[in-house]
Amino acid sequence: MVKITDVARRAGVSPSTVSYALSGKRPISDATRRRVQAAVRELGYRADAGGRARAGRASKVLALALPMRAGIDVPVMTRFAVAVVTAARAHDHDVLLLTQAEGEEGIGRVADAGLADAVILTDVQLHDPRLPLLRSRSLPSVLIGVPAEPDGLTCVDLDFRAAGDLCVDHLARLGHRVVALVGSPPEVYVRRTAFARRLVEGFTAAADRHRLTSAVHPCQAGRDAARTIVERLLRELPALTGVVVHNEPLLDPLIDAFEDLGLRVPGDLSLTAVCPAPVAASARVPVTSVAVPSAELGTRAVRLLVRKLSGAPVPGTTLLPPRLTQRASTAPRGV
Amino acid sequence: MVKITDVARRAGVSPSTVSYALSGKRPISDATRRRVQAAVRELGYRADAGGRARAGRASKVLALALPMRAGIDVPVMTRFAVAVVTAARAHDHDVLLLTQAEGEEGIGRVADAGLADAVILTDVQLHDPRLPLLRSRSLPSVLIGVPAEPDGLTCVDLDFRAAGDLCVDHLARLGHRVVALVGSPPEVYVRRTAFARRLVEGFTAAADRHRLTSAVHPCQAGRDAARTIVERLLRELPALTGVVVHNEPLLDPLIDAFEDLGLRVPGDLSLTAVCPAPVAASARVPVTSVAVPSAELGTRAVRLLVRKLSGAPVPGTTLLPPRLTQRASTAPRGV
DNA sequence: CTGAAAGCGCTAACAT
DNA sequence: ATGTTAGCGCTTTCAG
Repeated sequence: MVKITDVARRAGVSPSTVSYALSGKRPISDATRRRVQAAVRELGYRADAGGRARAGRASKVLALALPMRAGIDVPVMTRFAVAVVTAARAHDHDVLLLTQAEGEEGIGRVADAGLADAVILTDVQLHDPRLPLLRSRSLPSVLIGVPAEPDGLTCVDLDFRAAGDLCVDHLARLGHRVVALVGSPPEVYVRRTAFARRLVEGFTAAADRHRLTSAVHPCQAGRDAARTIVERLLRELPALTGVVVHNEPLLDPLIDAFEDLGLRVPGDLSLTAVCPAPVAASARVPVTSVAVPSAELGTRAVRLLVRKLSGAPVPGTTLLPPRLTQRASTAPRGV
Repeated sequence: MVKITDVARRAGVSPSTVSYALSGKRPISDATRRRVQAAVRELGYRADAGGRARAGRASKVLALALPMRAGIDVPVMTRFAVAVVTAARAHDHDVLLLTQAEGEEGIGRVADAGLADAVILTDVQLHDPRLPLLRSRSLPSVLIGVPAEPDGLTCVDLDFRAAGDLCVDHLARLGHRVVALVGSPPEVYVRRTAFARRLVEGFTAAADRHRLTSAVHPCQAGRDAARTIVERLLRELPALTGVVVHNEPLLDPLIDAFEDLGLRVPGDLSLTAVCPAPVAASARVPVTSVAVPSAELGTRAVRLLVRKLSGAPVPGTTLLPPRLTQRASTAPRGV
């Protein structure tokens, strides 16, 4: 392992000069800087992270808390992860992965052991048990998701309320009068997951505004669950012609179930979804959807966190406006 | 931040005693140990990772190199990640995530900066460019996947060769005489990804052994690609009745395409897959499959790595035997 | 503009 | 069985 003293010797300067030449924290003559840089290159020097962290500097590591528990959307989480790692690298940081198995514990550990400089939380609940920890340890953080009381926190998310609204609006404009939301698995709502609830609010508010008949049904994943919910929907709302789906793995099974029961999409039934764009586009019938911009959320979270670590002011809550992309699954009613 | 000297003062002992009481690296009287443990609990002490790493000890961090590039099976990778983090925590380690965007660079950085004690590589190529780096830096590692020359390396993987064989064997026993392998996207083979190639070998060898007519076709993801490959298959092999799929997102689209062209599964065509069990089970027609035990591979990789770090001997290559689970997609020919 | 030297928090040899 | 002390590699005063 090549250390700073090796570089110093090679460049014919003192270790501190090397440190300063690399950090730029004090003026260094051009000639010296060049010699140091050459030595660094030749020896392949890379500052030891432990040493740096020890001397009170940042560890250049960000922690990412990914829940990965029942009912959460794995592709969305994976996109977060990839986007976060990529963005973090672009800002010269690495990423430590925490999963829910030890979620709250993990944050305490990261903070106490100085494993990371800051943390990104995903799958934020309305009253998230991790938030008190965060405040008490004064560990810089960014949340992907917005809790009930976001004061003093930095949050990024898709505006799920507006997304629910947008879907209903689209259906209403097409003439649909009876609509249903097929939501995430019940656990998700029981946990009071913020984004899922907000989507329901937006859906309901828009349905009321347009004076539509509406219903909301959480739903497990799986073909059987899809079939069951479809049968129930048609029994309870025989005039149903518009459906919003917020449950990515259920998209194909739902379409299949409707068609098995004689309802064509979009001929008899229009369907919109809130999910990652590729999922909507590659469904059996390409689905009109509001995209969940997982990658952008991850990238933004990192950007905010890095800015925060640098001491710059950052906005409290950033809600990304939803955008609806029309595909083959929606059509005017009764055509 | 509470440090070891705080604990020492509180317990009325020296810092080194605290260190030893915690590590157990030398005998400590029961009374002292108890006082130290009490002080640790009361103060909520947690050893600073940087300090420990600095003093030449392990950082207790494992790096996980997840490629996440084109043609990679995302659910499989996600399972690896979750299993690795969970297992690592069970062994008191954390996990640093590396993605392909900076794959080889990442390993160098981790090694040089001492960011992690060891690394787990996934998506191993036959001649993987990361391997020389690994050997030269003497960074302890475990590979999930087996390269062309695994001597001196520790590898774990599903026995993909046997898996291909097993699928063909199953089809042959059911009386099928013409079989095809619908594989992963072409990039995967071009990259010489080890497991994909091994599956092809096993498939081909078994087909030859059973004197079956066989064909191998890589295939992109997506419904259009599925349709195209199915049409081509039926044109080139009109007597086709058995298909092995090694391309998880293609399962449903393939079944749809075959049925659109008048071939019922399993009535006219038997289909087996090599993919995670849940994917096979939740396809439109539950698919007879050889499970890719992603979670178990991840767990085993961590176990091996931890053992290796402790200095214990570890096996070179561990190949997990494939297990075929019969579901609804295979039936005897011509019934 | 540069060097020497003092730590950062922890562990492990070296005392006792 | 416990305390003392010397670093680990780096950054950052403090002195030139």
